[in-house]
Amino acid sequence: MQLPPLVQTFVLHFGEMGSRWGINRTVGQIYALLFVAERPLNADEIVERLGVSRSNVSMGLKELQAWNLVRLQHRPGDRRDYFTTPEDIWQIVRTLVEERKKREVDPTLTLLRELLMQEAGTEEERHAQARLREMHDLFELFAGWYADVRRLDTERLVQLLTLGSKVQKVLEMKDRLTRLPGRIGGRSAKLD
Amino acid sequence: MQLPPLVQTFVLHFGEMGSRWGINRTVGQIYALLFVAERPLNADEIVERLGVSRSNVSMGLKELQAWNLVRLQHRPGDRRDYFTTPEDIWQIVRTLVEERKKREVDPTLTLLRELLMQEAGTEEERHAQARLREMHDLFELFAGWYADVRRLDTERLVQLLTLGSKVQKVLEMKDRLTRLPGRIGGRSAKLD
DNA sequence: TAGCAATTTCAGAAATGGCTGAAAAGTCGG
DNA sequence: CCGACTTTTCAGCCATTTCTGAAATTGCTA
Repeated sequence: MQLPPLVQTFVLHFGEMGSRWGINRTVGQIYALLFVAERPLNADEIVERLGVSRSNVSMGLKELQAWNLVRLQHRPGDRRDYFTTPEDIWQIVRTLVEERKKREVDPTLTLLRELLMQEAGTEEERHAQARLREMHDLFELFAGWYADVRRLDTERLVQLLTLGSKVQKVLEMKDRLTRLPGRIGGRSAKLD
Repeated sequence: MQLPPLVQTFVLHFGEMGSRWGINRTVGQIYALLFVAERPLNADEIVERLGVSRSNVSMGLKELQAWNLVRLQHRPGDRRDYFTTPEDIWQIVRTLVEERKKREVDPTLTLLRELLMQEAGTEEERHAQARLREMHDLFELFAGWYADVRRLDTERLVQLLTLGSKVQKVLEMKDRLTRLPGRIGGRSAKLD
């Protein structure tokens, strides 16, 4: 592995973290490398930096493309594919969450719904369904929240995250204010 | 595997989903089984329901205990350990998030901080650090949000999640209102 | 369409992770 | 402190995943 120590440490760590998720080590390393690279890299450059086989890199890049996590670029007069991660780290987060939801949450929700439709014969099954219902409702709640929040532009999203639980205070304030008679600031203070 | 079809389907699915995360299949299955069980189960009951070896169950339960995901109970006149998941599904969510943060986010933040302290020799390293800084700040933002939100009681948490996109409107309103001169409703309209 | 450059595929090797049975260790009542 | 019961440990086997080199494919240009 031919990398500045700082980059190498990061790449190795990211590879390990990748393993803890469903992602294999090489894929994690490729992504980490692209993330910190100052310019797009082609497959051979990745090979020499990571010291893995050409075919391994090819498969890794294919997987990252399937996840929409890398972008493909070309240079004039050069046939090779060059890869980058999005400049905007928030775009990366959005893609990551979106893809994980698609692959993990949605199928689970589908399954839970199917199981909840089934006729429960025994008491044991009836209890299991009650539990699955709890899980289903939980997932729906998160999915609904996510569907809403993903539409926020990044600035507002950051604003929201920075506020944290202080949002509660805003909500309390809203409760107080919307109970005021009349109008404020020329528009109705009600929330539609 | 000796289980009602409904339960079996869920257990198998959960086992597969477990694999996609760092969790091994058996551990996922044990957890799913305990989650839908109407009463605490001992190791041998898990063995006969899942059809895996006693030692495998023992290891799985140990791992779940390390994750604080199961609780241990005893019955009078019975030496065996009986296991359950918490009744309250929100407690499960909280534990899961807490443990994943501890194992994944915190070490990553530590590493990022270390790497950001280092002296960057080359231009390449300087650029890498700028990228790592972005990632660090992102993680810090999430960690801060989480530290804040985890303290909410479940009712308020659900309220927050249910609110969804309306949060944006509340924030817009806050923008307008906090720009108003003077006081409203007897308290400052500013947020602490 | 021949020839070259780049990428992908794939069968098998290598590595890793998971599972088991047998044995050890722990725990309790008598 | 014995004997029965329960849980844990672990060496080795098994299954799955990852990785590689070689061959096939794709796609471009002359």
